[in-house]
Amino acid sequence: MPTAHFNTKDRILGAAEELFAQFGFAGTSLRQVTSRADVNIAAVNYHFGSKENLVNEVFRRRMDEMSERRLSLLRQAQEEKSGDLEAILAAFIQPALALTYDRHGSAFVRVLARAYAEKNDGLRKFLSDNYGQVLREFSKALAACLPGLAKEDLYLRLDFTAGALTYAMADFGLIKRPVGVSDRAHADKAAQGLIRFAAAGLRAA
Amino acid sequence: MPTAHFNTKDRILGAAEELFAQFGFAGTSLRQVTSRADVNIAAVNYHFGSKENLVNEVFRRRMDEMSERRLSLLRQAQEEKSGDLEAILAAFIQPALALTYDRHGSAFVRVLARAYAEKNDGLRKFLSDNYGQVLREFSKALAACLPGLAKEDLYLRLDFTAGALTYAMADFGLIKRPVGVSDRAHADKAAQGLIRFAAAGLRAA
DNA sequence: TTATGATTGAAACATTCGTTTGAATCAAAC
DNA sequence: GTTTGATTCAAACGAATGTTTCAATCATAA
Repeated sequence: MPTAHFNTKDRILGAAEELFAQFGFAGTSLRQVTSRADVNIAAVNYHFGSKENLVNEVFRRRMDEMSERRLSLLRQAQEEKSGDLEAILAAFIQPALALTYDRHGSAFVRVLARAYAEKNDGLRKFLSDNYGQVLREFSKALAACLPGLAKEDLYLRLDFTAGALTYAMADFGLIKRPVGVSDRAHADKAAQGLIRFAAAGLRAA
Repeated sequence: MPTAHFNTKDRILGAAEELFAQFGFAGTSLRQVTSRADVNIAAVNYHFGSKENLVNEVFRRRMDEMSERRLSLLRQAQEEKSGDLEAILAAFIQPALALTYDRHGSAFVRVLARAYAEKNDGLRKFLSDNYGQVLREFSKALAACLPGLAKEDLYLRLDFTAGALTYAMADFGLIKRPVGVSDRAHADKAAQGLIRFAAAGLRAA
């Protein structure tokens, strides 16, 4: 009985999150979701209206908090460590990293990675409309740190960074984590490594 | 009439490739495929046995050639420019880049990116079984170029590099390409940029 | 021309899909 | 205790899914 003792809406969101991470959006049926959530199938359309809207709400539940945390850390970094490239990267990466500390969050990170592969969906528009501003804020901050870098090169390298982050956070790599290392320790190490990797890449001549 | 004047098998593969890139594997129905290929629905199971096997064959058609080309360029780089990190990265990236030069190839690159998000499918096993050796060869070559880097750090950074490559090649980024720049010029510039970015990241202290 | 094996065709298979219906159940307000 | 609105339930909706069937058609060799 996963996600028990929550209300119906949250049980559906939790079950959908895990299944979307594993099977994708099209690959997950509402019957799978409601079965795992131990809820009647009609509850999905009662609480969310449609499957597409359920997908959106799965994102909203975590993205709102993550986006606020990112912007908060960014402002903090700009005040305390103005011009510190690593601090800006950490502000972007840490909130995503924190998600991987618990089971549901790590499922969501994989869901997020899947969203990037969904090219033509309303999902892209939903994410861009609601959370594009966060990316723009970080672009601006990073540009200020890298005055010698042409704007189009910066954008290109931000795409590389986003790809590395997405890929690493979602644990897509073929290389298995060493046994005996806890999830959290592995995630911390990965985040540290990513900051160093991306900072060096962004600074490259 | 896309992919005309080819035989039934290739028409199906071409149509499936484009649709998989756009809608994903689960999101594409065999009726969409056969309709675009202008072929009877029964032809899929006649020529490929099942939808899952069709997915595998879509990969095999391009991966075989790309893998051979990668290994060939790698050997060439090791002979002519021993120890040249950028040359090894180029050997890995160029064959993927070349695919993006034509419409079908660029669809396939997006299909490839989608495959990484498919965690639990037989597809992952198929790719790992058939093309994992290529990744191992490149890991070895890169390790020789970076003697100071701990093995687990190398693997982590290879994951970052793979993520950046996948993401950039599939054009997932939110940043739009400047107008007036041809696809090919954009892809070349992206590949050059990626080699510099990844090389700097791999060399980071 | 006839025979043979490979391929294609229209149609149907059982199953599953997202969604809807309308009655049953619940908690809270009166 | 009754009423009211929100929620849950079993059941069904039509449409779409992957797959199969078997006759029609094709190219080729005898």
